[in-house]
Amino acid sequence: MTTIGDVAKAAGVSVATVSRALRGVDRVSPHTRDRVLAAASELHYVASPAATSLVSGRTRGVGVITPYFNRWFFATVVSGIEKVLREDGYHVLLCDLEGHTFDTRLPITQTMLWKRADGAIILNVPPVPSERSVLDRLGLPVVTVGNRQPGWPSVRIDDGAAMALATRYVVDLGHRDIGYAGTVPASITHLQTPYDRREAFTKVLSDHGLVCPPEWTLECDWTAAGAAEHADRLFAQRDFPTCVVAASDEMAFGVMSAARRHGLRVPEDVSVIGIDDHVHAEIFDLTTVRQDVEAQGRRAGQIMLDALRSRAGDVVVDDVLDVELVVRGSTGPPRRAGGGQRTKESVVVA
Amino acid sequence: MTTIGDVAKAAGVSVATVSRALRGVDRVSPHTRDRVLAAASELHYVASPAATSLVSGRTRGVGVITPYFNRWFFATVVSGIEKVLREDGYHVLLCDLEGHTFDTRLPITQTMLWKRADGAIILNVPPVPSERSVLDRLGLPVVTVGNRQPGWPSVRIDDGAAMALATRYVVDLGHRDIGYAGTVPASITHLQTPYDRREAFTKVLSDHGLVCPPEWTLECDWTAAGAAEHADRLFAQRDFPTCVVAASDEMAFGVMSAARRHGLRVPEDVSVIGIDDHVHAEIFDLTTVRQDVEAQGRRAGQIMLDALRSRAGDVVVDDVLDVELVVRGSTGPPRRAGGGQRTKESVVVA
DNA sequence: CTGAAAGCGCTTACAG
DNA sequence: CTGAAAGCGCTTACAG
Repeated sequence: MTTIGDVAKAAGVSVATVSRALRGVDRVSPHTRDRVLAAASELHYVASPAATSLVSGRTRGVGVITPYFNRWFFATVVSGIEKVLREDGYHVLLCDLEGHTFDTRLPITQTMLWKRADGAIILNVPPVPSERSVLDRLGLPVVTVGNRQPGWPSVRIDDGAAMALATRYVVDLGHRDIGYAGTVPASITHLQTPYDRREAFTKVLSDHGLVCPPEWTLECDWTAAGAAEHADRLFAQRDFPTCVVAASDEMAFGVMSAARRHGLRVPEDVSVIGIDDHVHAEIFDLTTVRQDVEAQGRRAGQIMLDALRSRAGDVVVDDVLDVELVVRGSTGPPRRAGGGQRTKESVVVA
Repeated sequence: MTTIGDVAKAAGVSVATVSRALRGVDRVSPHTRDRVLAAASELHYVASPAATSLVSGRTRGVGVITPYFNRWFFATVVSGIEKVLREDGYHVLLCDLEGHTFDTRLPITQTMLWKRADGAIILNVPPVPSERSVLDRLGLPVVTVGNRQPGWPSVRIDDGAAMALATRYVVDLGHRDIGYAGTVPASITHLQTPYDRREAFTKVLSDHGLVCPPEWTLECDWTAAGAAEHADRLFAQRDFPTCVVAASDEMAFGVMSAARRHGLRVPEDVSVIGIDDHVHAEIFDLTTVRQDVEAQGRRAGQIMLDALRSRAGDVVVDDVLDVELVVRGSTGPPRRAGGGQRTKESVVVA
């Protein structure tokens, strides 16, 4: 509980001088400074952030708002943000919006951020109008990751392009009967990515005169387990695709798992492709479209830092990171190139 | 930027009355209260946490100190903590100690927590003496997760018992040639779990007159990729075990992956068992010892909340959660029960 | 280079 | 039930 007054007393100077000496601003005589530093260190003095913040109006905290936090993508982004902020003495204030089900989330409130953070980084959740006005009223710099919002800088990949890359790859491999994992319930309004990826998938297919029927389209909660459950039903059907495109690697894991459970070999019987290059993608030999997730966090942190030092001016950057197709063992040409339904029996026997 | 003064003016009362009305303490006439509430809401007033904290001495924040954060176990614990704290209006201050390599971590400093948090929850890292004295000086309630420290309540599993359960299971299955994944470089002093699990493994083996030779012992960074890399070398040896016990599921994934890459079938050619019941364990059909990680976070959060309301008194609880063997498809009896080295050739041909 | 004093935005005895 | 005032621990003009 030592305060600046204790240090002043110990060093025999005024609190103003202690403040100056400790922060290294203004001129302070070397001799005085040394005395102050010694006293502060002796007393284990650390300035009260509340007092500093009250007088300076700055908190040295950045709110990180995330729809889920306990998922690889988000934890990785936060990790990147944290490392960059930390170097400049900023800390992250975690705001997890995860609700009780996949379809719901908590609202972004003024209380979360007000006078608590100097800026906010929003991961993947497009604010609804009322949230937008909360954020605007707060007057903090905002950076978004994973999607773009008018007036705010963003860091992301092009979800449509990433999905198009994956889909085109398997079409070029000769697949015509292609399933899709990763649609979400219509009630989901707090994520944009599922819609963008789905749209790009459908577009590439239709460009090739193809269509993915509803019974090959798996709606789930974007987890491996959720995808596995639905893929299980898919592979139980008499007709199923020669390839499944998953909108994320975790769902791709689920699809691969379900395939194996049905005695199908990957990629001989079914090809599977994902998006992300999840930490485990290489281990499980998954073909995917790689994005550098931690780099997105780092860049978002850097843009925030620049904004806090008002280096950025008024330029609203839209930092779109490259993605890259990573071909591994989970994809191959279809058994019978050119399409045609295969029955489950023929596969198992083959 | 509306302050309590603005609300007072709008409601025609003093700031003291606004404070009372808004916090619902003390008697305030219903009429006055309504006027204050209306004015506050109209003006979007939220009290400045810095000012509140300065005068009250409490921050309504809890520091969560974690060795890595972007790993399933830790992100899951934090998620559990966050959900419980949130319900009582507390937020989490994330303190990630991850250094540049697996062997190093950042120190816990006074600056991290001082006047910034009302308590600290420490995940899996045993503080060194200097950190212990920082923490003691801070005078905050501390709860540990994942290991036990004198004087602090803890939430954890019994690492030794969990590992013994896994090891005994595969020994009972008939395995005699057993490898181990999960030793760490001797330079690692900031984690206890690797040592406790290793010790229990060795103990069970020796109880059965068995020993795991150094060349079957995989030292790694406790990631799937790290384990895969070392397992790759293991399976390239002429003699390798009929079973690998991994100290975590993620390492088990790596081992399974390496086995498959060598044309070995799991469990026919090699059994693999882990500890955790990672989100993906079921998907990948991994036999494991289950621990409820999110529950550990929730309980730690609850103990912290109790301590902050000083409900807890002086009892230092040691909350040891049960673990449970979950048998799945990655384990089976050895090819030749009773041991005896198998050559790689014989396996591949078989 | 250094100190006295005002002020950041609240809460909490203390009066009334 | 309500208000005036002190005080939480700092920083920052303002003097000197």
